[in-house]
Amino acid sequence: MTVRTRIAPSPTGDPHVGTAYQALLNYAYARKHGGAFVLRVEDTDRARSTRASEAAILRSLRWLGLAWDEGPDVGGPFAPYRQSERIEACREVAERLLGGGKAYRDFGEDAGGAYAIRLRTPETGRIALPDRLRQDLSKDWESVDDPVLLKSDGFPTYHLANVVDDHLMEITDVIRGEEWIASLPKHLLLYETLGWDPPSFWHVPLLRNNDKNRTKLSKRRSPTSIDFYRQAGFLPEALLNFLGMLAWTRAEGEEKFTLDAFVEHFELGSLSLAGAVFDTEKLAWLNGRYLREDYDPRELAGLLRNWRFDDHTLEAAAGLAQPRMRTLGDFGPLASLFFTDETPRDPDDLAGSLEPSEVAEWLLLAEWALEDLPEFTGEAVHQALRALSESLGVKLRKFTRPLYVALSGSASSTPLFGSMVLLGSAMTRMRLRRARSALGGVPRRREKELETTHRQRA
RNA sequence: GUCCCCAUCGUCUAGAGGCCCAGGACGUCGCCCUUUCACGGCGAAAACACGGGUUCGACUCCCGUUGGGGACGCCA
Repeated sequence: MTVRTRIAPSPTGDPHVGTAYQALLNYAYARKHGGAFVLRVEDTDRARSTRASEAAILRSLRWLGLAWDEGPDVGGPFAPYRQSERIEACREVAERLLGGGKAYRDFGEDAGGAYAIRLRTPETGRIALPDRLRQDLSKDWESVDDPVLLKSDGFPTYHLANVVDDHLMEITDVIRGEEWIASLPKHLLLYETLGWDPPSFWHVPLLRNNDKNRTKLSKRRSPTSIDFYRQAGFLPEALLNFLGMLAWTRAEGEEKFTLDAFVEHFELGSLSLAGAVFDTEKLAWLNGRYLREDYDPRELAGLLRNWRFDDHTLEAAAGLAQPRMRTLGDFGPLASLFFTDETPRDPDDLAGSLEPSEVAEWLLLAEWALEDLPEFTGEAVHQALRALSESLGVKLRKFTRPLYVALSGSASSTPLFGSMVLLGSAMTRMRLRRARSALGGVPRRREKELETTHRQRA
């Protein structure tokens, strides 16, 4: 049987490096075995999925050089490759299970009569969980609740969509994060009830934050957006190489390798099962090697032009700096924030005469406000930040001062909103986050409180 | 809390019972090169979580403890 693997990202946010990591493993496994690598968009969350996010994810993965053989953009024999366009199959399956008494309606607390469809799971017994990376996994049915198959909005959940689509697309190997181990019984039960052969499962360890506890990589704690790394000036081949390095190092000791070399030598079965910390220090070192070893100065200049020294960026930066320029030479210092990854963040500069802990909270709230923007435009940023300062009862001028410093390292710089837009959402939020941690951060407990009120407002 | 998973230097890893008083890489420190810095070269410090087994022999196998992570959503 031809090997078929897939990456099934959910288009609900920034392109995540964890997605890229799993895409790499799926890609490598398929290539190594002469099979096909499929990209399927798992847009089953109607409220959070966006086309913008989908486009960003596809663009990022392509930027990294992970070409898929079948997908929503390139088509293929198992089209469509967008879950929302194939919900009929899921609904049929759900109805069939309902009719056969394998599933039941759950009206929950909905008074309007809308219901979800849940799969009936056994009450007793224990199920063996086949995993190609681990030995003898199992779980008591008692600890597995009845999964929702079809939500009351008529959309399938991941559990259903995933199984149905993997079956219909003839996926042979599901290589996914180990966060799914707990859900494996539900998926296996579906395969069994439907009379389908389940694929092989490989649950790969999650990438971790470089924090004290090594929690799973999250945007709250680390830069996780592939866009961030691109904008910070990392090369796609370096990022991809780094991701590969987390899974495999060659015996000869050389850690710089191409995608092809990774495909050729990497053995999924020998993957280390401990979650690797995403260490940006090593990534930076590797990136430096690519810059030094693979490009002559002329090519490097081309890289720079592609990165930020293009006409559009230069013109936008010039426009922002212009009112503050007396000589052309003033441009360098004024616009340096657009052409650097690191900006100075001195806690005293950031807080000024204000309370550092309070400023840290402002930065956190600003970060969330910007994160929620559907469109990252000057006007949208302006409105969001003004609304936030009003809700805090702080004058906008006072509120934005620390933001300037967070962005540029200086209180006197180019206009804030325009600068944010030019820097882009991922980079802007990263700088706010770094400034926040320079200020001592926001205590976890307080962050939860703020999150609750933030959620209510949103 | 319940269930599940994991465990080699600070970090990424090599190690598939003797080759290991544990190898490489990042980071750190020192020296060299050098008009500075960086690069490069050389070197140093730095780990088998702990306790029991099994075995002639355990980093490697088994059990327990501890630690960490993940899942407990009509999110994926």
